[in-house]
Amino acid sequence: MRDEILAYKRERILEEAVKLFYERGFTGTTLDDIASELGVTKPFIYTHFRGKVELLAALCKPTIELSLDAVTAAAAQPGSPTEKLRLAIVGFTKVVLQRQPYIAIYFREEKNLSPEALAEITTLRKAFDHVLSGLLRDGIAAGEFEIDDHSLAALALGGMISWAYTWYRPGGRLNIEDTASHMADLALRMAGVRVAIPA
Amino acid sequence: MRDEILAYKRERILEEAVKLFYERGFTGTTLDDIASELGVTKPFIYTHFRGKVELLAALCKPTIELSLDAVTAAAAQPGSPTEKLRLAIVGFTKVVLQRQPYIAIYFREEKNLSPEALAEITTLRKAFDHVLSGLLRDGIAAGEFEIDDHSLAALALGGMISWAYTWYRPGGRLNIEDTASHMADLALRMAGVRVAIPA
DNA sequence: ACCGCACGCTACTCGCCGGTAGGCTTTCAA
DNA sequence: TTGAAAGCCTACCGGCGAGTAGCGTGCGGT
Repeated sequence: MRDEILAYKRERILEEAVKLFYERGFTGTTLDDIASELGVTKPFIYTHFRGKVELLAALCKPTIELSLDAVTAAAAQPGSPTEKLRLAIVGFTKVVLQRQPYIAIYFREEKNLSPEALAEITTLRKAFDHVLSGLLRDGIAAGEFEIDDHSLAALALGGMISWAYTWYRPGGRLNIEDTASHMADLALRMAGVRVAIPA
Repeated sequence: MRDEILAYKRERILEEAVKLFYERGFTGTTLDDIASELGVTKPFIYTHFRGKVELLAALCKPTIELSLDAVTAAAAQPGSPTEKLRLAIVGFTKVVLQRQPYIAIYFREEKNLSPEALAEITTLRKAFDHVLSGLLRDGIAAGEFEIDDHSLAALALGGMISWAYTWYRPGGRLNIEDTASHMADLALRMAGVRVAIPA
């Protein structure tokens, strides 16, 4: 139980940190800001994290892991490349929208990560791109996709989705589920699959 | 001629600033860094700019203006919506790739802009999205595109291209011209146009 | 009831960096 | 030749914020 409380405190710190980093930026947020928002003081944070940059890494890494998991899980499903690609896009889009502030912080504050943390996360991203372009390659081999440069297409596709962190607004016109589904339609279109328009 | 020299000095400062901001981030770069890279001292910079944040705005704003110009010019051309969209995507992609570090800095350091500069640039971006989604709407009306949500498609499209700042490497496998052309193919596909694959 | 320990606070240090004051040098006009 | 002004430098200030030392306090075990 002591461990659970410890984990809860850690979680609360991260929650507040992500909110403030998202609103004010990493360097625009002081540890005192985070502490005072939590009703504690700065040394409290130091009993749970080594320092400010470790806080940043603790926000970024799990989120990138979730993204990688989403496409990996989709690729491991049974089904045609078309079905797998749809699953991958829907899954990844959901991660981006659900964890929008985390994604935003990662892309904005990448330069503030420690070299070690950056290297770990970069490895994850490479794996992500690899899985995605592998999915595209399989689809081409199966005759379902029509793409001449699957690496470039994977980057374009990943970018289209990742970018959603810049414009998505929770509570706006579209909910997460619908947006993810729309994105999947656009992605399949890009891959050269004939997709009917729901409208 | 005095004015030309003044303009040249300004330009050199910005050149060095963009390089360092790109590599080390905005807060990770000191004015002393920029000055020493130029072989001058900090007060020299202050004779040309009010301060560090003005430097940032001077980098970001013209680049976003170029992006807006690219799509506006394309929309003003004669031709079908399909042709216009291709021009718009090719033009915008070229801006992103040619001015990659500027684009990167803008998206990463947006939070460090002064409220006034941010407001001006945000207006430009709104106009950009408006022109792009207008192009899509025209194409739908003309029966050339098949899209059920042209606003969402415009965001997806803009994101796909903007994102190139994260992965494009000058001197890599693809040059700017080829990349722009590929991107235009992918974009037209997303819009529902039947595009032949060059491969 | 007492002891010890875990925990978080108060109160500090210290280095860094944006910004500035004032002087020196060079250039040009008269 | 000299007066003046432009331009850049040296030398400084002041604030801010990350990180730390050491104290007080209250809780759990005995």
